[in-house]
Amino acid sequence: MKTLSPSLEIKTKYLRRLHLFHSLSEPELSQIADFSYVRTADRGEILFRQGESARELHILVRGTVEIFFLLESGEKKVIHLLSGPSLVAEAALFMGSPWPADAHILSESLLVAIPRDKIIALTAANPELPWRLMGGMFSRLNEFRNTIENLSRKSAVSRVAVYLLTAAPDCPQIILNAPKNKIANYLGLRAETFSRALRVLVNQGAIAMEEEGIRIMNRSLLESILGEQ
Amino acid sequence: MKTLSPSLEIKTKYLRRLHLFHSLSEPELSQIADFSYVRTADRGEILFRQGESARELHILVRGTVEIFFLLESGEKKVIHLLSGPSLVAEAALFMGSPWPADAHILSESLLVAIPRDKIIALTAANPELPWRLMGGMFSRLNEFRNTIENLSRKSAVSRVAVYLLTAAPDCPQIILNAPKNKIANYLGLRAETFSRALRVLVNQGAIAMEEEGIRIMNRSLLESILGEQ
DNA sequence: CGAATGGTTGATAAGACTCAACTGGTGTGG
DNA sequence: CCACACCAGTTGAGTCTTATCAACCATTCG
Repeated sequence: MKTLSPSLEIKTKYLRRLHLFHSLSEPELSQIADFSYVRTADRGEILFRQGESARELHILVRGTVEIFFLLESGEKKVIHLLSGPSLVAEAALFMGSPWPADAHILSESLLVAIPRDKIIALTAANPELPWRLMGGMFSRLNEFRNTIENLSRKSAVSRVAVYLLTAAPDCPQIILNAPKNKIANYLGLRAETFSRALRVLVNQGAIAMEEEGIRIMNRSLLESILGEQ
Repeated sequence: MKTLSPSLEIKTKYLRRLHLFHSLSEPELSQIADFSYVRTADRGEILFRQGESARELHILVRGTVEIFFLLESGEKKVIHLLSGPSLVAEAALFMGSPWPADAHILSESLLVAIPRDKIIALTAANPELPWRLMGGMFSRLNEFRNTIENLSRKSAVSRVAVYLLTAAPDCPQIILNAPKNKIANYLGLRAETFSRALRVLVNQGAIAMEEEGIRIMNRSLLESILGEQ
């Protein structure tokens, strides 16, 4: 982790990218920016650990972060794969509970950190802010809902189909935001099974593998696979 | 669904059971109670359907409700088994989004419904209220987190062990709050597999089946099973 | 009584996991 | 510069858990 010291304008620009701060006035935003610090982190670095007390809100401006916890068996279970711009585990932070999981950097990232009390202070003057926070939590809730739906879906192929469709809601080109083994874990699959599932989809003509990523060749075919199982 | 007309005191008493309303003053609470109505519902009745717009907050005072959605395959997936007193799908209600899943009554229940706008109006005067709501959402988030952890756990036996341990954090006696096939579904298992997993635990001496429910005979043994897989 | 529901048990089959081998790319240190 | 280890990804073969299908029992309810 390397701390940078960008200008206030730069910091404000970073913050403005987040939906959460849209309701803040310009002075409020730069006030927050003033309290915040900017860091870069490389692959493999640890953002936080489960159980540590959450003192600052981490904002992922650019890069990728994985959120995971350790199962009793000792295995890792990835529950989020975040790409910037995104808040990181904001629910736990705002509720004042310790981090519920571990966060590791997956690829070179730019992060902004804001002390918890500074943010909390803001909510007093901004009644909409808690509602925005709830909105964020609600999307997490929906993500989890989808994850559960996905884990309940028996077939590996259809899990992958769901993932691909949601990863690229409109454009046919998918650049995976994490290594395949992480995505496999997120989907509750082994890397081998994930690889084989992709192959099945290629053979069926639903997708094509390209150097840069994956291309959806036949969206409706992919959608029909969901219904199968 | 049969609508009752209890006294204002009775209604207020029901509401007071919920954590959410703890910060409200007596007049506020009875004001809310005045707007609310009380109903009873029998097994099999529908509380709401996925996609319907959420106009009132349902409070389950007594009884059992299942929350589920339909997978693409047409199968049901149970995501919550609620016992009163409990809020039902409050996150969706407060966010103003349509019901994200279906809710059916599992056993004879007593319900209170409060129009959405009346609750929202309250939050203006009670700045803590949104935070309490967030608290509720946060617990759901944690429930989902646990569900995902559970679904990721491979062994059926350990899934059941987790369920039993969390269902009875202290006392050894467990009265299942839903039919076994619903619990099996909630755990991502077939009813047959659930039954067999219980049998394994009985044979190992971890639990015992009784007429009224299940008794934990050897808690530490049960806990050790979690670690196995 | 007959039907429906919830639960248990047995036999079989399918799907994913496991283990192992192999590839290509990347980074490191002698 | 090369040998080496390491990591991500792929493929193959065998195993194992769970789903599936079927039969059966108990209870409840009309």
